[in-house]
Amino acid sequence: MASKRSAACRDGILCAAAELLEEHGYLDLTIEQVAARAHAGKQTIYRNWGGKPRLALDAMAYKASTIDAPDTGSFAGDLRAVLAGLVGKMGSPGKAAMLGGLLAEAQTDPAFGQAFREAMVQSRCRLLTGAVERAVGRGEIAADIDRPVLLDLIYGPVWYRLLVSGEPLDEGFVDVLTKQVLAAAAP
Amino acid sequence: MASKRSAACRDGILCAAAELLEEHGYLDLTIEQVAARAHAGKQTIYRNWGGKPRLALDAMAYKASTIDAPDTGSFAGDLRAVLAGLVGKMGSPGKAAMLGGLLAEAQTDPAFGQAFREAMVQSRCRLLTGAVERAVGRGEIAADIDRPVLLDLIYGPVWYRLLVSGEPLDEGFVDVLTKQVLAAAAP
Amino acid sequence: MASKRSAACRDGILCAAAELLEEHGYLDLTIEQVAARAHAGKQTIYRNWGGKPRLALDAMAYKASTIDAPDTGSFAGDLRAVLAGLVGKMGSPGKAAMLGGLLAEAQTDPAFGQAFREAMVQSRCRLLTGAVERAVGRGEIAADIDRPVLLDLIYGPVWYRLLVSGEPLDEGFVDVLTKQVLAAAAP
Amino acid sequence: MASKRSAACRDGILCAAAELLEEHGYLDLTIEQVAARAHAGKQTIYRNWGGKPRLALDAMAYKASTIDAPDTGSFAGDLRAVLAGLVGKMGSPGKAAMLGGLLAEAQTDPAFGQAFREAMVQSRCRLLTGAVERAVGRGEIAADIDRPVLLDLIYGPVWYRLLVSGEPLDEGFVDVLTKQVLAAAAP
DNA sequence: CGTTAATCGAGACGGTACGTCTCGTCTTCAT
DNA sequence: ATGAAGACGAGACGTACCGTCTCGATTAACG
Repeated sequence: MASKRSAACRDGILCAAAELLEEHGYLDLTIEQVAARAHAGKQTIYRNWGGKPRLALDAMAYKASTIDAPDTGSFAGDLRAVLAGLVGKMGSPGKAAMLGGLLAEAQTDPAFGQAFREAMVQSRCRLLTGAVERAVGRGEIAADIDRPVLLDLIYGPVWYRLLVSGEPLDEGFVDVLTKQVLAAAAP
Repeated sequence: MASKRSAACRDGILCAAAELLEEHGYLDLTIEQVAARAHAGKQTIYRNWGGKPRLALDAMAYKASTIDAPDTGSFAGDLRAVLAGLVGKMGSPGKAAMLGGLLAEAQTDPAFGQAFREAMVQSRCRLLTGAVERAVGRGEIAADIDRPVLLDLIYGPVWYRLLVSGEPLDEGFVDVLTKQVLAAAAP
Repeated sequence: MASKRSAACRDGILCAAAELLEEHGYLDLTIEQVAARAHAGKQTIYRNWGGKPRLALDAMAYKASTIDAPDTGSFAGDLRAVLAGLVGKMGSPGKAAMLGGLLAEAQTDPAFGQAFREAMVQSRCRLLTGAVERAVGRGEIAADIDRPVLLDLIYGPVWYRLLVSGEPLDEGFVDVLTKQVLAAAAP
Repeated sequence: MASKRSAACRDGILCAAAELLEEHGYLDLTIEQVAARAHAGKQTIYRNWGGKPRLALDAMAYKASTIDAPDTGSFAGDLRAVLAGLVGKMGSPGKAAMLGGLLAEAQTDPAFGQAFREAMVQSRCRLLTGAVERAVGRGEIAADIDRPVLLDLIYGPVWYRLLVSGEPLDEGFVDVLTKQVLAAAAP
């Protein structure tokens, strides 16, 4: 069981880390800054998180609220809701610098890569699997659709705009993307 | 004008940088390592490239061959050719670590971000604009299709698999993606 | 009142401290090592001794047997007996590292300096004051001899060899030193 | 050959180290403090000195003027001159803390011990060997005197007072010590 | 054809952050 | 209610690189 002291210290560190991530991005985040802002010892961070990658991942999760995937009755509605939530969460300033750094780290450190994917990919896949199956049941989309590629088609463009092309993640983008994904998946 | 000596030195440095990028990824690449392997002074690197990001970008370009976008007579053929070329280039081991690091740097440093996008995004957009317009002319895809989102739909899933989800970039993926993009763009 | 438990714990700590002093010297002695070897908590040590210097001093006293100063009937005999005892105690390997560290600490921390001098200097002065006065009574040494400097002349060379010059503290040294001190003090 | 820059940097670091040695003693001297006060990088210190012990030794030598051993025509005069010089040099406040720390280090680290002894012992032995031989020639002291123990008899009490007993190193002490050493060495 | 001005390699420099170690205090838990 | 166990804030350790700055040695272009 975590003691009262541990919990408070943990919160202070995650809070400081989250702030600094927003301010400077992942690459320019330093353990020393986090420790100083949280009035914590560096060793406490290394003891509990083991390094920058896991701390940053935890700090992101700490500040992140979950995206909800309501059952709107149509695949278009479900999809739009998830995309809108995703874009709203990722579009805020500073998020790109954060995610890009974590992404880079994930390529280098396999253990961290796995944790990153669990947090960023698998959990979000689960958001849509229900909606996809319901849509198949309603005959809105082809029953033999390739599920993994469908998810790539949905999430890929969002990450691509955010990190690679730098184009805006606005409502119009969500609209057009929803429409084109529907067309791609139509039976 | 660049002398013979400058050119030889430039090549040695780019070659060393490209090797180290493949070996250790972008984040773990250091100027000192590059200088040591190329038997060059650090100053020579800073004089000619100004820092790690621009050196890495140049080193990538140095080793990279271009993707060709043949006119196969059908949008499906054109698209498959470009995707196959892209997947072939990006799928090689070590590329992910390289691109992830550059991506991270691009979020932090705006000047580098612009150079990175010119090299990685705009040049590749141009590869497909011709094919898209030809397809529109042939009536294969809707004339009022949103071009930017269509490109996101094509390139996004590739980058997403490479850097985010880590799923394999194989031929089957190219097939299914081609089919779904065609469906999405159909008139 | 000290309980049975306290006493056992105290002994274990002093024993561990004494062992580690012999093994690594004073400078490389750490409270954490002592606590670990004695299966004791660090706090127990800080509560009872307050820090490394006082613990080390106590640990030395714990393991040290006293030097006896027999009345041999002649100043030469008394002096030789004390010097032989001193050399025997100090000459054992590891003692130099211990004493050097304590000496250094004594220069920095005045309170500890006082305790150190009480343990290392004043008690040993008392060993010889009786012998000196007896020798004066017998007319072996000058009555107006400067007592403090005489003691410096006896103890100084021993410490000097042990800590400064590193020359051996052997029986020959005791012989010659005894002879020269006698000559210096002769009436 | 040392460049201009190296020399200036070397001087600044030695000067800062010497100041801090006087202020805080050897044990409380830190490389970081020295680097900060000298506006130097820590690596410069580790590159040139390799650690605290050698830096401190060099800093002492940097500030120390040499003791001269004039030929006064009598052993008493020669001896008094050397002792007065030694006491004048070692008696200044802060020196005890410095020497005590170096002494402790010398016990632990054999390589440093050798360097320390060369600087503190052998050079000072040479100061007196000439005077001793001249005194033997003049018949002032016994020809068969044990030279090493004679030097212990001279230097030992000085170090002992300084570091162990803490008694004052004043002129009276020099007088009495000179007299007693003469008596000890008389033929 | 020799002199002069660049440019190179090499690497020391002032810094920053790293990840580790130990300090002395403070908290928890079991006996 | 005492003591072991060990987490905590603090801060120095020695290392790795950063980007800048001298150095001579080697070219290369010009007088």
